[in-house]
Amino acid sequence: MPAHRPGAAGDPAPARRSRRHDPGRRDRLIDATLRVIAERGVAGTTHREIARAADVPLGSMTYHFGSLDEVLAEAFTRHAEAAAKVFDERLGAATDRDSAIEAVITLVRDDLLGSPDDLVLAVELYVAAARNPALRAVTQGWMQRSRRALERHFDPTTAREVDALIEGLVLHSALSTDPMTPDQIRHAIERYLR
Amino acid sequence: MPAHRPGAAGDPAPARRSRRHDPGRRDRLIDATLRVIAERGVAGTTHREIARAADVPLGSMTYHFGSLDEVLAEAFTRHAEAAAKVFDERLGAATDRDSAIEAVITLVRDDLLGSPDDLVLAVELYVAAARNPALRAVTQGWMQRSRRALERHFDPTTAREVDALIEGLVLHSALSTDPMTPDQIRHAIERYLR
Amino acid sequence: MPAHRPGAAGDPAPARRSRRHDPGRRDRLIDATLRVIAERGVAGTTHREIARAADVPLGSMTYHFGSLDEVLAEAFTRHAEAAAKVFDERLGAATDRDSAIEAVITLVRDDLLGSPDDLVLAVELYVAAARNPALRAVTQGWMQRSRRALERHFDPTTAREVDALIEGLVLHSALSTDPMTPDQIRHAIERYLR
Amino acid sequence: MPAHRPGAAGDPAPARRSRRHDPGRRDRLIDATLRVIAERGVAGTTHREIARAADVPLGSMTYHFGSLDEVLAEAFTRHAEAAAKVFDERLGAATDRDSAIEAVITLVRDDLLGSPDDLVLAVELYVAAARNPALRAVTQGWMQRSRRALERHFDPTTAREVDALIEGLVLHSALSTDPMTPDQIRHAIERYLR
DNA sequence: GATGAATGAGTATTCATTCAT
DNA sequence: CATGAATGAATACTCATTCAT
Repeated sequence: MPAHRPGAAGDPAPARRSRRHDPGRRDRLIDATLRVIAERGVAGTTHREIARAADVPLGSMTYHFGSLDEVLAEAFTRHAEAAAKVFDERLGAATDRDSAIEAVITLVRDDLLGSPDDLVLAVELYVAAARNPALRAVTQGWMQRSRRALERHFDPTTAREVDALIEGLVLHSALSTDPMTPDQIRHAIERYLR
Repeated sequence: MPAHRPGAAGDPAPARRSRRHDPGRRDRLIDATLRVIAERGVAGTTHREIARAADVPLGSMTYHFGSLDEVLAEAFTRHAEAAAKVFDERLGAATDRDSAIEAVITLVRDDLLGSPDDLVLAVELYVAAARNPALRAVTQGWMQRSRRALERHFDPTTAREVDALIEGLVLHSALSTDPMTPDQIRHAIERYLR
Repeated sequence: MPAHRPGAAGDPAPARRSRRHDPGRRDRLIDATLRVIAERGVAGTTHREIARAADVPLGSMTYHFGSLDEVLAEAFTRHAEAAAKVFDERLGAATDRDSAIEAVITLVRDDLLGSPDDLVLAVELYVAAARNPALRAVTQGWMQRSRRALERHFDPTTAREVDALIEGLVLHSALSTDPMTPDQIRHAIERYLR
Repeated sequence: MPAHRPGAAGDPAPARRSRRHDPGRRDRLIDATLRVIAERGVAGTTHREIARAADVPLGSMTYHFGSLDEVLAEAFTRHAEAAAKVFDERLGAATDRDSAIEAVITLVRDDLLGSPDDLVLAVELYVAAARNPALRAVTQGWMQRSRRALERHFDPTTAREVDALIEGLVLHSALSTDPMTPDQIRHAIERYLR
């Protein structure tokens, strides 16, 4: 295409350099992927949709990623990492059992139920993982990491059980038209941990 | 076409006759749908796949169902009904709090975790419901019904909480490579209910 | 189906006789066909659509007609006949050249442009005829009959020319967002015939 | 790709190379669409048929056009433009009323009735426009443009009326087994314009 | 006689991926 | 290095027609 004409000669630093070098693009594509999954589900996450969300040409997708599965795996990994980090930080900041319990409550009420997108992402990851071994590794890493974080304050059995409880509370609240109130969440967790 | 009436005499039941008349086909299609969902997920559940599973021509699908969503809704409704029935029966047979607790344990360990397909179906329904209002009604009916069953033996708050716990235990076990042992399941539930 | 049980014995004149004998049905189907063509075009006229419009079971269509083309041909024939009859009557009632001119004006303004459905039917018939010889016979019969009617008052050349003019006026008015006013119609016809 | 300019040297122009690169394909698809409409009508104009006519894979259609309606609209627009151009040119070349009348006669006899395909295209467009607003815009533009061209030589009322007459003459001739002779066409138009 | 069920061919459209430029 | 174009397989859905009851 003529519009490309790379400078006949002595063409000094063209002002509008298009996007020949765009180092953050791969990154932006992964973020866009998470947005698309949240909005349309894994089943509705296509090369086209991601490219549109990130405002890059379609061809860019397969240039940066070998396959759609690869994109999904990277996106979910990034998401899980971010979620686990919050988990770690909340519990890391707790100094005793009581403040750890408060941390768990905050975690469920604010971090998990507070951002509907994260919630959707979690459930989407669960199903996708059921059929995609690469994603299963992601969920397992995530589970393990949250369990480790809980074990800083609770014995392993309690940690595991409360982890499951958290999962159930989140899922129920996510799908119910009549989700639990913050007080009900607190009650459920305290009953288990106090 | 000679002899459409098989069985005149020593005629060993032809395996696959022309199926022009096939009562119960609609029913079989719904069952086939559940099998396909369990095997390939909602995303992999297509008209073609269901028709193949039921050994029926493709055109038959859209004759019996107005849309794929309709098929999914009917299939999940049937599944939820069956699951809720087991729930009701287990808890209906319990006579006191102690036997109710045993019923819950059996429910989780045997009925839910015992049949991996049912487990997958549950999770698939969760995600599908996140984007399909018709399915949301199914999940909600199911949730409500199990809560009612639990309320025959426990107060409403406990019923709701334990229902969430069950959900979490099932989900965690479903997705973990290192699922909880039966004893761990019993421990988690007893801790909550005793 | 058990509901059919045709009377065990001496079952005297069942009150709700369903529709076993329905002599007008074929007729109603043809009328329904014309309604469907007007509403959805020949391309959108299917067995199903006609059956729905006439509120009869789908199977009834192929019971009464050998093919969809047959239905279309009968429907268009009936329509053309009715239209030609109006044409004949209007011009038959005219006693001299002047009243014949008035008849033509009324024909275009009231009969043709007055009922949008008839107009659509005419154009639909034109295109359908372009590819269906059976329908071509219908259009030709119609054309001839209107020409004969015009020839009762005008010489053959004029009859033919004014027939074409009528066609053009109708078509233009039908497709324009800015259709001719009644006065413009009158003007165009009088210019030609006076 | 070697030698797109045939005739470099005894290179017998390979009949059908891989068409991975094929500029102008979109254009050829539009032309093919017009051919298909002329041959099989709008109702018979499918993605497949167009792709076959243009010798292009099916997937190519929906790559280049968002929907079949879009293809139809583009095709009819192109056709209307070409037809209007001829109209403009014929009338533009006329210097007085007499030569303008001759131009109209030539237009109908040669340009419109002379190419049966164009005639079919016109009628097809009419019906399609009845149900497709995008196409209605095309017909209206076309109508307006021809009226403007006529108004260069005739007063607005006459222009409008003769435009309708032309339409009717064309339509009648198109559908009749006994179409008007060139002399009859001339007679009809002269009667109106002289 | 009348009809619900059945079916195969066809429809528009989507999409992961490949490839020439 | 980056991308627009290309493509074949798949998807949901429609429908004329056939047929067993």
